[in-house]
Amino acid sequence: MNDVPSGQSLLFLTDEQIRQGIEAMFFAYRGFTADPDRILEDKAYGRAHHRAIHFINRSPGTTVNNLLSILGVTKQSLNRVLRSLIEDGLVESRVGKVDKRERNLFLTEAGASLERELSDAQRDRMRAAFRAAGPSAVAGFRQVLEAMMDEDMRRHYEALRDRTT
Amino acid sequence: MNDVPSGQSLLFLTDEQIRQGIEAMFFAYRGFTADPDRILEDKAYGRAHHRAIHFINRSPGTTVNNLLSILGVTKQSLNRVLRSLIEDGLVESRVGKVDKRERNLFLTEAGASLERELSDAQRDRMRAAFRAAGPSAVAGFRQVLEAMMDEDMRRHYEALRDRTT
DNA sequence: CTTGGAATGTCAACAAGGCTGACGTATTCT
DNA sequence: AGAATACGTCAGCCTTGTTGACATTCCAAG
Repeated sequence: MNDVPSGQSLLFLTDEQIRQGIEAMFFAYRGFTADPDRILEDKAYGRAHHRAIHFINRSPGTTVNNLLSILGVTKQSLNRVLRSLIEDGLVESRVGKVDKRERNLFLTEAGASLERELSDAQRDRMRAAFRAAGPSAVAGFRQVLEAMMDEDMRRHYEALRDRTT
Repeated sequence: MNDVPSGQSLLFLTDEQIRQGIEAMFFAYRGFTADPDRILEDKAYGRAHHRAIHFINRSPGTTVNNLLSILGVTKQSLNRVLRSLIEDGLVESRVGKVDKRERNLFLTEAGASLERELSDAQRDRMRAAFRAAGPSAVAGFRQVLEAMMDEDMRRHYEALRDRTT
């Protein structure tokens, strides 16, 4: 493939560099989830609930099927989570208008309130990291992450990103 | 520190930008673990085994306690994983030389072989992402991730990084 | 030399959150 | 009319995390 490691060049593709990237990813992800996890500890919810709440908030009215493909879990798994959120009055499930087989999911006021609490905590950390690293580092951060995604995930990511909500 | 949102400025600290960072992290982490997960599916192991194998390989002779604090799980949880790896002959546990209460952990040949298989897969993806994004993006990627870690995790990360192994 | 505490291992029980398989119901499409 | 789709649900399984209790081994301080 690439043969001549010319100039100052490909030092960043060393196995050692790559491994550091892998470990950075591992350790950082722990920090990434730590704050919401702490909040959810008390309440009877977990990370799976957080994810559902996040994406319902992001795409109000989304269908179960869409959520399934974003989260990449089985419907049984999602259903368990969704059921408890609906029972507890954090999520509302409305029968679809055009297609009555579908269910459109929305956060209630209580759901939106929890969502804010969770994402505030997570955003604070992300914001601090962004601020510490600076704009060009942030751009690089995003570039690498995007390149790391599976095709399907990148599609979902871009669809959410490019929205004119 | 820097206060005045001067010029082209703090656009990268918008809530919208932060949220995109959060989602990028979420989707990318899925890709990050996807390849090793696929490999482990067949064999009777999971992500927890991968993590143990990775860090034992990285620090041959490490103690159980050290591994515990890197992985951030309980000893019971780690022990279950370790036990199966030892039984299957992938990991060797030697009684400590200086302190015989400690156990020093090593990969056997079979363990090292699985480690290589797993990390090759994970590295391939990371390398592709790095290559696609370029050296300065990679630097930014690492900066942001480091800033996102908890203190303890950063210490572990740096200890592994700064080694003259 | 004794003893307290540290490091480790192990048993039991439990929960979250994945999974598969099977089935039912309503709705829509062909 | 019949096939396909969207969703929900029951049952059972696995991995990986948790707590609590307890035994063993060993170092080090008194």
